[in-house]
Amino acid sequence: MLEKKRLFEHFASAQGLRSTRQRDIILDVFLSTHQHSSVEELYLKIKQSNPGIGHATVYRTLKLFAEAGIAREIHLHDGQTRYEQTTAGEHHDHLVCTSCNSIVEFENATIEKLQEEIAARHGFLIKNHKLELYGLCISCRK
Amino acid sequence: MLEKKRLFEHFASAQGLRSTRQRDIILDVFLSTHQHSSVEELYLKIKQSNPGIGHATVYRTLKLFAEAGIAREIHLHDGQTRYEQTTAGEHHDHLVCTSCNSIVEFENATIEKLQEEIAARHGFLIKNHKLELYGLCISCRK
DNA sequence: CTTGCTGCAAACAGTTTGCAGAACT
DNA sequence: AGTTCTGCAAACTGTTTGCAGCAAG
Repeated sequence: MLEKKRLFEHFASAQGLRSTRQRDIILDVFLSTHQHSSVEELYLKIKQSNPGIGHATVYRTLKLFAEAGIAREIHLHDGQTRYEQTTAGEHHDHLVCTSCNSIVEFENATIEKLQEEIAARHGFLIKNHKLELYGLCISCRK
Repeated sequence: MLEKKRLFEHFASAQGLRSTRQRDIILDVFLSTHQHSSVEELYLKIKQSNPGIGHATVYRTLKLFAEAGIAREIHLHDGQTRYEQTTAGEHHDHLVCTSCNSIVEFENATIEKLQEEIAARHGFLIKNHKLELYGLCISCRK
């Protein structure tokens, strides 16, 4: 958490970016928020402490966070961009409930390894991946 | 291919849908087109044989195909909806080249099984899944 | 004081919708 | 004839961009 702030500060100064009130606030809210927030959710939360803020600033700043490596964009099937905190460099994937929209994360090393094998078989170099399982979570199955 | 047409006809009559020139054309083009076409690509192709066609009709009709079970929507990271033909009921996943946008399909039964295991562990019922590996294809790696 | 950042509004891209007229059945 | 479908244009959603003024260095 604190280390994320330092990471961003480092990135910012390396890029000659300025430190502004808005960026601080957006960073605080982003770090304190549950995972997978949509831009709109973050925007509304940020607005509470900083009423005059514009959508554009939030969009621009989240994009910066992604460049700085402290946030990762995720795209689910609902046409909204979400951001999650990067957790120390490894992938995790998502179980997405299509009924209540809850999201559970998981990791599976075997799947990762299989992906690499498949890629290798095709001469493909993986930069990134996305695995999402859509369905009903335990409480929505009834 | 022919059986897809029958499938759609069956669906259409069951739903009380009408058979129209546009739907026939869109179906023909869709079935004859390489996989993973974006709506715009399909629209442009359809326009050749049917100049006056509107975007809306293409969008509406592709959605119908998806409901009828002969097409499947896919969403890559570029903000466009694509459609692919459903191939006899099973999943396949995608290797997406971020440089030339080529798409290679693959299937892996072991990954599928692992997904089920993970879901079971969370009491989750999978309806659908999405696995995409982004990176550089063999020719773009140089 | 210089340059980057913000907020606003307008622009955009992809998709959806309302509606009058056309076309199936 | 009755109703669904089409094409058009306008509406919509999520996101980006241009720009004048503000603020950090």
